[in-house]
Amino acid sequence: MSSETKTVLTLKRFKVACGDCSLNTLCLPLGMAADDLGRLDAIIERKRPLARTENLYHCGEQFDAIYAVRSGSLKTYATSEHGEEQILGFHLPGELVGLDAIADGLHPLSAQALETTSVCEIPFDKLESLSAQLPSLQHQLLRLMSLEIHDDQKTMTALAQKSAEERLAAFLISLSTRLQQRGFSPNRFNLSMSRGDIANYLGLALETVSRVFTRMQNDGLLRVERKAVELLDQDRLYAYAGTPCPSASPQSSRHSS
Amino acid sequence: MSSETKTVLTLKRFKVACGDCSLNTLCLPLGMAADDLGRLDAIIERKRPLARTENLYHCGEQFDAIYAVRSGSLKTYATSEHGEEQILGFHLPGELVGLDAIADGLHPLSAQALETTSVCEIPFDKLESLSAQLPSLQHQLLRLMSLEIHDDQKTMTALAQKSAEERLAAFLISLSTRLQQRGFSPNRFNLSMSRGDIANYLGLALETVSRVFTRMQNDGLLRVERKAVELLDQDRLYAYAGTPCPSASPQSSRHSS
DNA sequence: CCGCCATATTGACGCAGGTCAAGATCGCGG
DNA sequence: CCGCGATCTTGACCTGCGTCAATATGGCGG
Repeated sequence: MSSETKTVLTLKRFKVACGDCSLNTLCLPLGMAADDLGRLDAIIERKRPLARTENLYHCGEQFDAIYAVRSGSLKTYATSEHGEEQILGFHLPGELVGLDAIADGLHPLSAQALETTSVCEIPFDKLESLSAQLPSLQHQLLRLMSLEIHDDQKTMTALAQKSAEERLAAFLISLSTRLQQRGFSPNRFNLSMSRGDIANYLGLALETVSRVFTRMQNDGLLRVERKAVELLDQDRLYAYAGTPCPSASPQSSRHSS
Repeated sequence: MSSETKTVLTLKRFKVACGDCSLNTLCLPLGMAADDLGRLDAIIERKRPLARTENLYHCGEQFDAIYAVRSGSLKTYATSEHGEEQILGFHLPGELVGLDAIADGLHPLSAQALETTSVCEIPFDKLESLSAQLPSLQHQLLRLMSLEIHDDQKTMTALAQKSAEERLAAFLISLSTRLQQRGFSPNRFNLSMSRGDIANYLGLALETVSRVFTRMQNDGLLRVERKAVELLDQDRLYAYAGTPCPSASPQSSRHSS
C-alpha cells in the first residue's frame, strides 16, 4: 500500500457523508430527502478525533457551532467558582452538544471526551439559514432540542425525588436504551465514564455509587466489573428505577386539582 | 356604558397585539420587524383566562400548540405512576410552555395555572412554517429553546449539589431576576406557588422550606409572611446561593483534564 | 361574623447517604 | 516484569434533611 492510499483511507474515515452514516436516523438528517442531505453535508466539517480528556470546547468560549457525536462519547460539565465540576450530560453517537449555547452566544458548559471521540462540527449560522430552506431539517433541529429539554426534565425528576438506587437504575436504563438505539447490545456494555463521573452526574457520592453497584450485583440485578456492565434482569431494573417499562400500556390521563 | 362597549373592552383586553404587548422584548417577537409581527399576530390565538388550579393541558394529551404566558403564572409537572407530582418549572409572563412536547407530539407534562392566568396559543405547525420565512422568528424560537435547556441545567446543578439553603436562595434569586426583567420589583413580590410547590420543585420537604424561610428571616436575609416576600440583602442572598452575582467579573477560562 | 379546611410553622426523632479513612485492584511507564 | 498513581471498594461514623405529629394561621362559604 502506498502512503497515498493510506491518506485516502484516513480521509475516508473522517469523511463519511450523512447519507452513509449509520446514525442518520437519530441525528439531524432524520427525515431529510437524499438530495437535501447533500446540502447539509456541505456545511458540516468532520474534525480530527479527540483523545480521552481532551476538550471539544470550554465553558466561556464563544459559540459558533453545534457538534454531533460520531463515535466515542463526551461529558458536558459546568465549573463552579470554587472549581467543583458538575456534569450535566453524557453524549453518545448521534447526539448533539452545544445546544445550550445558542441563547447567548457563549458556551455555558465545557465538553470533554471520555474516550477517543470524533464529532461533526456544524456551523450554527449556516445551519440556521439552511434550516429555513429545508423544512425537515428545521423540524428535526426543533425536535432534537425539545428532546434535550425532555431528557433534562427526566434527570431533574430523578434528582428531586429518587433514591440512590433508583437514580443509578434509571441511569443504566437510559444508557442501555440509547445504546440499543445505536445498534449496540442493551445488556452488555462498557461505561466510558468513571464512578466519580456517574456519582457527580447523579448528585451522589462516589462511594455511594460503588456501594449501590455491589448491592445490585448481590441482588442479581446485574454484573459489574470495573467499566464492564451486564444487565441481568431488565424488568426488575425498570421496577427499581420507578420508570414504567417502555412496553407498559400508557396510563389514562389525569384530571385537574 | 352600553353592554356593547363593555364587550369591546373585554375583547380588547384579550387581544393585545404582539406589537403592543409589554412582553415583546422577552417573548417570541424579540428582534422581529414591525410588519413581520403582524404575520405572527395572525397565527396567535388569545385564549380566555384560566382560573387558579385550572389546567392548560394535561400530560399525555396531543401537542399542537405552544403557549406564551401573558399574565399570571403556571407550573408544569409530571405525574408518576404512583400519582406523585414532580414540578419541573414555574412560568412567568413572556415565557413559553410546551416546548418539551415537540419531540414526540404528546405533552410529557401537565400545565396548571397558579393564579388567574392568560396565555397566547401559538399553533405549532403554523409557527414552524412562519419561522422558515422569518429568520428573526426562527432565531428567537431557537434562542428560547436553548434558554430553557440552559435554565434546566442550572436547576439540575442546584439539585445535584446544593444544600436546602442554597437551593431556596437560588430559587428566590431566579424569581427576583425574572420579575425584574418583567418590570416588577426585584425585592418585593408575591409567591404565586405554595410552600409545597416550592419544596417539590426543589426536591425538598415542605417542612424544610418552611424552616429555611424562618432561618433566613432570622438571619435578616429577607422578610416573608405567607406569600409575600421581601428580599433585604441581595448580596448576601447571592453569596448564600453560591451563584456569582451577575455584576461579578467573568472568570478566566479553564484548561482540560 | 363564625367555623372549617387548606396552608404553614415548629418540634422530636430516625435514616439515607455523605465524609473520612484504609485497603484493594488495575493499568501504564520504565 | 515491576512499581506507582489512579481508580475502585469497603467499613465506620456522622449529619442534613425527611418523616411524623402537633399546633397555629388565614381565607372562604354560609
